Amino acid sequence: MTGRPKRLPRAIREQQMLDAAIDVFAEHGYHAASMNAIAARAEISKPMLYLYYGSKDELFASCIRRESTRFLDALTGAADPSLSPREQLTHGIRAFLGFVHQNRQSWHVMYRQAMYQKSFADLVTGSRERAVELTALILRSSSREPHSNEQFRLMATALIGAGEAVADRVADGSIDKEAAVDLLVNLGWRGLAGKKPQ
Amino acid sequence: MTGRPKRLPRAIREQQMLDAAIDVFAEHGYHAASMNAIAARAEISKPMLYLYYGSKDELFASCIRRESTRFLDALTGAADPSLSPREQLTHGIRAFLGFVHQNRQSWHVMYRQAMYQKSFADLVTGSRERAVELTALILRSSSREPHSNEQFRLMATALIGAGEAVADRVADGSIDKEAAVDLLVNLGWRGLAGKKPQ
Amino acid sequence: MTGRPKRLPRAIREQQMLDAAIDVFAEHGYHAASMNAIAARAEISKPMLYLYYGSKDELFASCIRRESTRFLDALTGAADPSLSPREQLTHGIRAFLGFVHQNRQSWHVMYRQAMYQKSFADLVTGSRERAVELTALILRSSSREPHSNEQFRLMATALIGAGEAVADRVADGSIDKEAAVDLLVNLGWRGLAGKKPQ
Amino acid sequence: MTGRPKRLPRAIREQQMLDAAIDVFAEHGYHAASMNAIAARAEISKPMLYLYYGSKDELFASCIRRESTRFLDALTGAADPSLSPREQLTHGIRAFLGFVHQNRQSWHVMYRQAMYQKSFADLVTGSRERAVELTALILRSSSREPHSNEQFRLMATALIGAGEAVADRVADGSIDKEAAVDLLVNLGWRGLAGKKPQ
DNA sequence: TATGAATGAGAATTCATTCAT
DNA sequence: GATGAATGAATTCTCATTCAT
Repeated sequence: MTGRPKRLPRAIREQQMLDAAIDVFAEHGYHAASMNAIAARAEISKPMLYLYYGSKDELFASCIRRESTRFLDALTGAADPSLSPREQLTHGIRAFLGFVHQNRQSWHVMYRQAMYQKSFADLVTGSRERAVELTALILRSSSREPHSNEQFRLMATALIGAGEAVADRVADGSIDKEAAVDLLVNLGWRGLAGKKPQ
Repeated sequence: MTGRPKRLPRAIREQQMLDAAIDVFAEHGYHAASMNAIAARAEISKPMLYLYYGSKDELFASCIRRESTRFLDALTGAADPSLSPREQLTHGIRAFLGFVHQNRQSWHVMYRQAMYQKSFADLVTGSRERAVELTALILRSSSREPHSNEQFRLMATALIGAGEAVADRVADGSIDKEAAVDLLVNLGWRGLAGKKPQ
Repeated sequence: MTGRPKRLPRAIREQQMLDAAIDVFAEHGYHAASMNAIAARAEISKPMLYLYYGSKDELFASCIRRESTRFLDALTGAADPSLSPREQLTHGIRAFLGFVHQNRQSWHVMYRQAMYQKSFADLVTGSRERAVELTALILRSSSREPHSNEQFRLMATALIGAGEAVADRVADGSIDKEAAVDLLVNLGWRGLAGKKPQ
Repeated sequence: MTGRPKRLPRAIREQQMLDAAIDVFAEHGYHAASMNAIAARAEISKPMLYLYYGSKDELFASCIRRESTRFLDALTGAADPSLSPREQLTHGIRAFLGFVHQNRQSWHVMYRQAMYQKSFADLVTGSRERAVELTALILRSSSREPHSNEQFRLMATALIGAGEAVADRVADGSIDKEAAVDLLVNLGWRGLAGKKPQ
């Protein structure tokens, strides 16, 4: 049907498999996604999956790793130290939502699936932690008022949470990306910058 | 082990089962939680689970329903129309985080598990939708500046997202409840009330 | 719902249960019929079924016994030694098909279900054996030609088989009862009476 | 027990499985036959059954299909247009009873089990319907007397029923095959050909 | 390199059957 | 006499995983 088995170089096979895996994981969720289905979608045999990734867990972890990297690359590419802080924020948020918009499945697999799947939470938490740190940093550097580090981290956590919720809506197409960028920038800038303790 | 099977009236057994189910679902997630494990935790036999709930799906749905009700009751109990809007907000948020703090598992099962489990999302989405609506309403009623309804809903979505993220941290004990209340009140009050478009 | 449990005398309860059981067995077949369903249809509790009949097997056997008796009574009632052999045959066949026609479920449970259900075949085989014997007897008494007993029994077997097949059609309503009586009488009378060996 | 799992090509395994399945279905009946038992008899693991046949239903249907084909082949092989009608009838009946005699289990599974098992009746009814049609045709073509088509079909139904009943006895060894052939030929030829309406 | 063939282990679900009241 | 409550034991079916080629 599909023709002779093609001898593909390792790197390409790997991508092909991860593509298929992400597809299927995003569609059915980690548990309901069967190795059978993934192999079929990748148009290879199951033993190949095991040869390359060893186990379902490892395969899922690899998906997360690849997508996290792609994600971070997208964000990093948007950073430009020569801009004003506010513009940096804007660019960062636009890059974030842009990625989510164009990679709905990544977002689903990487974040939402992984985050609430005990054994994989750590893999995501890392990236997220960094995002929170970074946000806290920006907040502090542009805040007119003095807060403890702990307070800035808390604000950052809330902001990131807002961002994730909005990203969900961008991913499912129920809200417009640019409107979302706008909102989040304002939320980050005006809302938090001025917070002062009671 | 536990002694002979005790004849309990239906109502009590039902609660016992739901307690056990929530425990196990929270611990392992919907898929990885086996009916076996739940029956064992409830110290009853599997057929009882099926006699009372019919299927794993129905059991999970019943968990969500019971906890959602408890949750809404907690929020409703905190409402007091005689207070100032800001105090109402404060009370509401404190009730919300208070519930999450004292019912970590509920939060996990109700929200995080259910929300990203295709077949159950609807059950949660309802409550959440209402929360967003309500928040949007409050925002509009106390906003000094004019925005479209759509914009208020968007802000509300972000705010609720922030609240959920913070709730996660409250649930896992990594941040202090009162500090979180403070932050969210400010975020809701100061941050969004003053938002204006570019 | 159904009102208080009525204390019914044993005999009536038994009929009520058998009626329900035959209904359910006829509808779903022996295996697929659950004691639950039977109890529900009889509007009594499962323990009652067990109190009266001890086991599903016994219950099924009881169904067969009751219906076999009713069946034989119907046939016996049709016998009239003062008639000519041919008229006796006609009456017997008419009684048989009449019973099947008015008791489709009995026919199904008694014959078709039981006959091919290993453990119950014996219960049916008895009645059938007698029918074959009787038929063989009639054949011999009215045959113009000499055959061995074995041959008469064989003919009777075939005849009874034809009768059963026709009865199936009468039961499912796909053929008319009187036409079927006609056919079988002729088959018995003309067809077999004249058979002679090569 | 049997030694290591042998890698057999698909086609062979398929036959092996069907053989085992027919055995077990014939022995216990459709419902009481467990996939476990079938797998054990075939000396393979349960998942193989499901890999090849998908479900118990499908497996049973496959049994019926294979045996029906073998059965029809046997009958078809016996047809010879150059013979006289009566000889054709004789050959056909002999082929039929020959098959039943040598394939008791087939007969059991194909006909008696399937026919009274709601979901599978259709699979058998087809073949049977054709047999009835064919018989009706032969009856008409050789009848000296005029009847309606409906009457011929009715006669054919009875005849086929007789044949099936006799086949049951041939299958269980309680009567002799050649005697049975004789009887049925006569029944078909003499008995029915001459029937006339009242 | 690549895979068709195979399975151990465990999932959800259902049933006939029995106590304790 | 009658039943609500309870279960042990199967049953069908699926899945991640591994050989043998």
